[in-house]
Amino acid sequence: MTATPHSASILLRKLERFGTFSEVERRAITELPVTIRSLGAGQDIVRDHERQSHCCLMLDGWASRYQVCSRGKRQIFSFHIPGDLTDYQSLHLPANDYSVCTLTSAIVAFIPHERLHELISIFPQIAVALWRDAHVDAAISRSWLVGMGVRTACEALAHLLCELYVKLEAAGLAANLRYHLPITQGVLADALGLSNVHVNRVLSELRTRGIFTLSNHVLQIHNWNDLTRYCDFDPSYLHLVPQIAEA
Amino acid sequence: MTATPHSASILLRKLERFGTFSEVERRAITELPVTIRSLGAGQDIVRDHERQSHCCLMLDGWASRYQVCSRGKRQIFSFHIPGDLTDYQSLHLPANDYSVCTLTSAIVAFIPHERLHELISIFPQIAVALWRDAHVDAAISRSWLVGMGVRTACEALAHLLCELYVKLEAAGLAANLRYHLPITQGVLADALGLSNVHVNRVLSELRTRGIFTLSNHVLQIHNWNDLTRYCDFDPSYLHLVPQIAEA
DNA sequence: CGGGAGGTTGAAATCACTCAATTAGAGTGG
DNA sequence: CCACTCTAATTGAGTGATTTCAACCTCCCG
Repeated sequence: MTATPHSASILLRKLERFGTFSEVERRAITELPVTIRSLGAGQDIVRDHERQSHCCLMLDGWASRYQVCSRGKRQIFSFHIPGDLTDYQSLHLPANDYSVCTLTSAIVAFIPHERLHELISIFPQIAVALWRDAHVDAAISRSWLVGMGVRTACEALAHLLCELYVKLEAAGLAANLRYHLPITQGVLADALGLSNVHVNRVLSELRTRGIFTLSNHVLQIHNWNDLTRYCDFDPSYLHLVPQIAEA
Repeated sequence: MTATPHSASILLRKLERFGTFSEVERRAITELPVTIRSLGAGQDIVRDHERQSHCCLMLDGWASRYQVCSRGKRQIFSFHIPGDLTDYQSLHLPANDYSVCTLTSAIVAFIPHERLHELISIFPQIAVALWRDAHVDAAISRSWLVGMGVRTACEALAHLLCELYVKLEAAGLAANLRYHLPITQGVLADALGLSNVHVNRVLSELRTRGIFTLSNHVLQIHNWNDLTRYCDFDPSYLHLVPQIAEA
């Protein structure tokens, strides 16, 4: 564990999507005291039902919120990429209803709740940006509900991969309709409420249909418009402006 | 449309679950200027992609957030009962990703965004209570994700009915393991991602198993512990304390 | 070279859907 | 008070989607 200044600048970059800040506000965010930790893949960061004293900011790698039901099956609620706060809920509620684990090896920054509370009370603009981020998070959950409720397995998977493209692109981690997807088919299955066998079949069907190709953890989208039309993807719920470059 | 003072006291009652307020704060909430409207069943209150200037507070009746996909199927995201704010997201984001409609005839209060923004900026305790309410809302979405992803149709339906019991009880609208459920099986189906035919079969299976009885829109739970054990219901995500009276 | 995790494929079984027909109940007009 | 109508609930039969179980492959890493 080491404390490094300016690690929180990745948070600033993210929050600036949701509002413009003064120089003072910017400095307040980047100078948040953080504790950096390097974690292996598959490690829990936050555990269900526990009270937290810190919020967790992803600096590198992927993580997910999830819950394991009594029969042992896992439901993944969200994927988190660098710049994401994984558990701002813990800022306001005494206990979490989910766990958070890394999906890859990762570097995370823990920010003390007290400092975030100070930040919010002193700088209303920052509070608004956090509100917006939280609302987008909720909108993503709703989008996943649509996927499981009304979309076919193919459409749901395609829609999720669109969503990840737009998020990654906004974070500077994807371009040219291609990105690194460092998770297994089993993880996708747990997110979509499908079996890993079926995710495999769905992926090969989408490959056959020429919609995209996923191999060696690299996703290559062939045509953005075809893909979004196919799965009825409307990025407005993410409140990001995708800069789609037609390949 | 009429403006009535003190209609917002139902909002106060709800928010007081999430924090204690001073007399000044209480007054500020109850004296929010509201516009009351009486609506029939099945009317839209908020429409997808539109910008709102007011938040909608349920005074009487039920409403739901929903989205209709391109193939015409509807996914319901949440149910709202008296005391609920249906769209605080509109306070911070320029456009909604869902619509809101009444499920029964209803009375709703519209509160201007500007007044809510004032309230939040002047009274941090009220802002915290709103944060908490928003987080519980997100936790409910996650719970529905678990229902569609890992639970069987029977368990998911039973779990939803548990959730509604706890919410209604906290609002003083249910007691003695019984409540009025003023929605059709088709609405339940759209919430659970099932067909209305299957909801019907699942209901009759649960009735046969003696878990609960739903007839004439009255739900009677036979034994709370049996029910919660059956569907793996843990109410902690609602951050309410259920006062279950064993029948 | 061996082990293990993840990916792929096939076959059978299950869950839930669609389609279609029937019943029940609430409201309406004559 | 009775037909009429509409919506919701119910039931049956057949279909389709997805799961489970099992086997096998592949690749990476030690």
